[in-house]
Amino acid sequence: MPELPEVERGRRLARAVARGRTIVKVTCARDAIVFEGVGAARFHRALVGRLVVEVRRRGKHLWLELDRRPWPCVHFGMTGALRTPGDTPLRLASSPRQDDSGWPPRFVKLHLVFDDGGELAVVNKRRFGRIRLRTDPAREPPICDLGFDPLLDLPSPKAFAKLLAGRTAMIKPLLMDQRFAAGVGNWIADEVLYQARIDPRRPAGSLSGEEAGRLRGKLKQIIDRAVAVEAIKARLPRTWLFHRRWHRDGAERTARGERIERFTLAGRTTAWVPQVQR
DNA sequence: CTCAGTGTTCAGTG
DNA sequence: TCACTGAACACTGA
Repeated sequence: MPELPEVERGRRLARAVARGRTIVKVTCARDAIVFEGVGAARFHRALVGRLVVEVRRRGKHLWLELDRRPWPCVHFGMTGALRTPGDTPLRLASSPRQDDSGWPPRFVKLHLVFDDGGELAVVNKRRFGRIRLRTDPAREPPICDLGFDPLLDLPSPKAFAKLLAGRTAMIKPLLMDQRFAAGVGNWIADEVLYQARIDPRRPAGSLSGEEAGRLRGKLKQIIDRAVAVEAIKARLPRTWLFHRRWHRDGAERTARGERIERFTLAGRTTAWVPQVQR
């Protein structure tokens, strides 16, 4: 569930299921990579019998606030998700089809059962995700190293312009740098730059005040919208670049008929529209 | 068989 | 320090 909107969706799901409930059963997959070598015993000790006070998110990180520390923190990598019985799993644009609606789901890394019978599962098809224990997540790495979160603490237009000033980094890699903006990934960065009409290779510090304002505005608008539709891609406006960026076959054009081009920037495929992005 | 992918991190280079 | 590139990580599906 990688980018901010999907993780926020997961937070709301987890909040609905777990807040005010006590964890009665914990099952950890045998996976030293995802758990960074921390054994199941430690997770049991930390979680069983605990009350879930709140579910928090910052950027792409999610954690449960319990009545006793430490707290479990989850990062979903490229293919992780949060599931509960009877939910509708998010369909990834890059991996269509395949029936993932069963319970228990496949690739479960952490499974929690609550005192009211509710269940929550962290699933991950691959192993780029991480599940950790932290005493004070917001004040410890990796969460304390994150930049602003566009949903929680988006800077004012003035402060945003100041963040860009003097920086020589290209604007797209900067947007995706979690120390700058927490939660922005590849498709959101491309979408924001397309809608703000800015060339992804522009040095961040070269943006005019007006361009910086436009960029900030689109960042907010696009993330707000994606969160509002629960990160369900089919509910995002049809004019968005997102829907067309992976149409590899034939003419790649936006809903407005503009030609979409692709190149690699900072190791990631970048879709953009030269005709409108300057 | 090969390649790229909603992501992050580390080594090497300038 | 900043910032870029490429590779590594792991594994599936086109």
